[in-house]
Amino acid sequence: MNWTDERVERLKKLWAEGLSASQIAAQLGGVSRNAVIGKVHRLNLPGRAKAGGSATTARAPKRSAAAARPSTFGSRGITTRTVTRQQGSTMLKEEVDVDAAEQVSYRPASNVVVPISMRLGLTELTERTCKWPVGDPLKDDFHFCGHESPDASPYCSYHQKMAYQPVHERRRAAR
DNA sequence: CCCTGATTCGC
DNA sequence: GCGAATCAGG
Repeated sequence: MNWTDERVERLKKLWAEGLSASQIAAQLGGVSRNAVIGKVHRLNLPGRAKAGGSATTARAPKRSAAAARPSTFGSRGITTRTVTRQQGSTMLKEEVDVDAAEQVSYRPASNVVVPISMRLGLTELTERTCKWPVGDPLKDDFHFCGHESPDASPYCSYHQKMAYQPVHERRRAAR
């Protein structure tokens, strides 16, 4: 992977926005954080204030809320989730808090008609049924949406609009 | 151990 | 010029 003009421009932009080198590397893909840092220096871009940039100080937002997927399991509400992402050759795990505002944003608006689920059990799912979980997995009524999902989508057209991008698509996009 | 940027130096 | 290895730090 070479530093095309386009990639250099993205690097400059992201660096100026304050993203960390590893985050920029993840976005550009095909380069390590070392490569990013090395390039930053060669470009004579301004370094981070206060050398050493503590994780606390320099850490940019972990990921956009829109790209993150809260767990919808349980009426009790799970407020953290673990997401993994690849950084260079290492897989990173992150524990991400799901704040109240974000959880609310995943609830359908009151004027939206929520399709009544087909209440399928795990063993009743097929490649063409929506795999959106409904209810508390620890309770007997836990089930899946079960409506037909178009193409290879894991979710029906309604749940596809539930505002998040499935993990495998994020991975593909990051590549 | 997680992470950060900075530097070195063989390629 | 590039970036892995390393360093120094939170």
